[in-house]
Amino acid sequence: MTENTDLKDYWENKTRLLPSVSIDCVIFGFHNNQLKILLLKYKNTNYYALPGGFINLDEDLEDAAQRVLEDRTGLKDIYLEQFHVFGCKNRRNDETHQQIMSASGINLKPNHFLLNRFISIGYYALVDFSKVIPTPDDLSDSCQWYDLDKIPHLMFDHNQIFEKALETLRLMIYDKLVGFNLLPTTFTMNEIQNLYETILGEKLVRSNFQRKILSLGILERIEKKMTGAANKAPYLYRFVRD
Amino acid sequence: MTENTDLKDYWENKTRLLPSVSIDCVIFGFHNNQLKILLLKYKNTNYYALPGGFINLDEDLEDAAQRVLEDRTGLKDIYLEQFHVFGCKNRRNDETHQQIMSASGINLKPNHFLLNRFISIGYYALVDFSKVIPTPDDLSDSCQWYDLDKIPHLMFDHNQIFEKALETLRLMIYDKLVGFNLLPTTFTMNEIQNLYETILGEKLVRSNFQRKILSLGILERIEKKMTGAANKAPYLYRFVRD
DNA sequence: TATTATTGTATCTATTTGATACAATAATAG
DNA sequence: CTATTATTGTATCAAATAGATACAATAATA
Repeated sequence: MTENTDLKDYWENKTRLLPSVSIDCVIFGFHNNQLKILLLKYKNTNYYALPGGFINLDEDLEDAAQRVLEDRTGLKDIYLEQFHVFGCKNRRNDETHQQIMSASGINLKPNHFLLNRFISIGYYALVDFSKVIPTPDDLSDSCQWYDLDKIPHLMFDHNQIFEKALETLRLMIYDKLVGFNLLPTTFTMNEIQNLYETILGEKLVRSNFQRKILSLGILERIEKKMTGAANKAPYLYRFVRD
Repeated sequence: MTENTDLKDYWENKTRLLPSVSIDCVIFGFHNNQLKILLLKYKNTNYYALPGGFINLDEDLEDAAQRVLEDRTGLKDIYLEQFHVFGCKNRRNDETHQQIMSASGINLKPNHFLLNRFISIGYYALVDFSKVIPTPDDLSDSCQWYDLDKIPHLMFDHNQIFEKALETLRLMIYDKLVGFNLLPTTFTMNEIQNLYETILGEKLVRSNFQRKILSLGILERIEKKMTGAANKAPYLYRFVRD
């Protein structure tokens, strides 16, 4: 396997990276009435992980997070929020890293920076599923969407990171209206409700939910969405914010 | 000025510390109906700062935060919460560090780890003011309480860190009932209200506030607090949580 | 025209919140 | 002993919000 120049330079020229700190991203998308997250699978291994990366020495933390997200999704200006720092001293182990690197034909010297201790800054991102172009990194053979109820065992503390992100998203869902970042430009009331039910993990009463959302004054009614179904057509709405 | 052995070892033996990461703590206390925070003043300088510190290589992040807090307050098992990571690349500058260290008789070599870039993990802590023993660190000549409306200009981004902590505390005040960590074991209804008003920065309607707090079912009425004043004595309450 | 299923809105009850007032002290002056 | 003052605990009414349920209005087809 040919190791490309950028990767070799990246892994070995550690002076370009901020030591000890990594970023792990929980990227949420919404499709077919299911909340999903993007996961990587490392080449020639059964290791799954959240997308993530490091911070360049000359880069703001937030810019680094945006860059990491753009690399995996192809999108710019993604809605993202920090939600927690994960800093247990034993949250990673060398053996797993060696396996992952070996599976990609890379042998880590015992004092390689990647084997040092890292704390991870957790970000959750909300993207329009239809615009994402999932893009594996150089160590992974896939970058794919997973329904929340079909998430494989993730390496290290990534399952905990994911759960903390979901918990935070649930708390924010009404206060910050972040869920709208997961919808396309226009959507129906049924789609909004399905989104909220998926995030919150509970059934909502249709008429009360609709009254509540409409009372916020954040939706503009556009036109009816005629689908050919033998029943009343729903309105399409657009998110507007003053 | 004599430099004690621990400090010399600490600053020069950087392999014991996790590089690039620091902790900054906003320590809230409540006294005389005023919310206050603990601030350090560096020796022989006019530099004020939030208490903080580093993480030992063999220490969990949370343990490091507790240790830092204990060193400044003398208290264990302090209520603390992460609230944000501050990671702008230019959030600190070498000149200020040189001045602070010089003022303490320490000359930093140009490649000293302290001059490297750091991201800071912000914690807010809520302490019982009456139990705190403010303790300066080795570089500071004072560690004192400051009313929120009398905070001096802090170095680097510490004013922003403080403001973000207060914002987060305000958001959490009803959902997590964290304010009670700031009160002594027993308190009056007037004291609770003053605490909430100080945190929220707004006047509350006495009877409605009392009804709301009592309806939570988290307070146990103890006995009356007779103060000798020519009016009705208030009850003392204790915080109980199931 | 009747049917079916979906969507938008209405209605009633219950709960919570905001505004305001009243009742009950506690110590002291007269 | 009564009146006064100031504070605290609770009551009350109106308004707003939330929960439960139902009704009206479609849209396409048999």
